[in-house]
Amino acid sequence: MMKAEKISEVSTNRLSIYLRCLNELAAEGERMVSSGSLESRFNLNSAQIRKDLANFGEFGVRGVGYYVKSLREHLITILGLDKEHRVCIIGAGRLGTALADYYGFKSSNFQVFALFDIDKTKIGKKVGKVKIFDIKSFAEIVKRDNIDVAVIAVPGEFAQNVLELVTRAGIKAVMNFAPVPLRVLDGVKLKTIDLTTSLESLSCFLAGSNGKYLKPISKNGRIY
Amino acid sequence: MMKAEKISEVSTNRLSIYLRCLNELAAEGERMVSSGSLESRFNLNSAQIRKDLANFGEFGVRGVGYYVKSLREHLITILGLDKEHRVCIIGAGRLGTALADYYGFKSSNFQVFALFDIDKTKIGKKVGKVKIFDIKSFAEIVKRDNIDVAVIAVPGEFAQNVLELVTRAGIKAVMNFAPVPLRVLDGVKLKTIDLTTSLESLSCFLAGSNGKYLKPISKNGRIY
DNA sequence: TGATGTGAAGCGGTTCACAGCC
DNA sequence: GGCTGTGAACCGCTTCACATCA
Repeated sequence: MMKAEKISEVSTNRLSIYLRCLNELAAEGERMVSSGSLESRFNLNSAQIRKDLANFGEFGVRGVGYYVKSLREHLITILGLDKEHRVCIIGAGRLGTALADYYGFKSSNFQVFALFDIDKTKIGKKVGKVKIFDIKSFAEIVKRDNIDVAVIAVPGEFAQNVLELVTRAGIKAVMNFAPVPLRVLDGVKLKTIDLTTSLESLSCFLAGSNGKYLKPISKNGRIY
Repeated sequence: MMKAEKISEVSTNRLSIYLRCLNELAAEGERMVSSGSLESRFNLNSAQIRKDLANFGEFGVRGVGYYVKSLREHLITILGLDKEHRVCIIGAGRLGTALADYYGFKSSNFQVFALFDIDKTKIGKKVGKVKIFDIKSFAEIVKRDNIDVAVIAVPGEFAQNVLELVTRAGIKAVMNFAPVPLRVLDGVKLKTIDLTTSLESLSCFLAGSNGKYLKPISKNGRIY
């Protein structure tokens, strides 16, 4: 029997968190864990844990809890972490090279295979072990190296065009650091990380506009 | 008259987006704009725009729209972008130095004043114009330079301790790149950006576990 | 007995639709 | 007439509470 369901992104994001907790527990040699103990130890919500996991099957044993090893393996499969992913970064500026450096050394199943830029003076150089290619050869390199994840690290005004280039090359998973809203085709997953908005949200908090706010209303309802 | 209200973070985050749009319109010399035209041009939701703005006052003119210049100034004030912010980054590893470099050159009201690390071989060196200090002198430097924003870019296992150090130094706005959930005191704003979870959400999508998912149920409800 | 899995209630944010005002 | 500002309806996620089962 199969039940079709739409699982929310917040829920799958939490699976990442759960996996980290399980990694810790596994490292400590724990065999079993209950949603309640995860709640108290890692400051999570037990009902939410059970609901999130139940989206993907019945992984637990009633009256007992979850087997750490088995649940960990399930999460790895669900998150696709049992497969290698090959990443390219478009934009070899400050952020792009930083990310190449950062991800490049992470011992994980994501590996950066290529950087791309339009600037002739950068093309051919290397950042760590990663070579910078001409954006013109994008489709070719993506195909050659079987790249399946793209990171957009170009200025906002070029981001939409880059996204279309990426999509045309057949890449289905894109992480975007350009601070602009992008339109994406169905079947392509776009995750935008907006460092500017994040900083501004801190600034907003410091300015006192966030959280509890006193809305000023003059007699006629207009603000001056 | 004053009305006390709690404004959600998603709403204030959207103000950043609106400000960007207004900057574009201002650069083009537009004097007025309506929520409807913002919707069609920037792919936003007009009702949401009106609600978000109405949280902070009546900035519009019925039957007409919003004055670009005036609304832009209001948003800048609300977001606290009329004030300079001084940033420090704790952790002079790959990510920390990358961010120092990235934010350091951004022409904005955020300026990176100091990097901190525990590693003696890094202390004293410079990343661009930003010097790396001993974490032991954290409170002192923060006070000396009037730093009001901290960025945590240390490995997960140290993040909570660093957060407490930051809080004790009186900093009220913290951006965290360590992939761990942190406990924070009331009155301190913590924004966590989890690059690992973001990548894993892409991986999850590629694995087909995201979006519409077929929940497998065997006869007895157990998954094998 | 005790922890999972899950309908139901609760809650917050989004969208609708229209009153109010220029 | 037209667009803002806003109560009301709507929707989806979270939390609760308990039936279920090892």
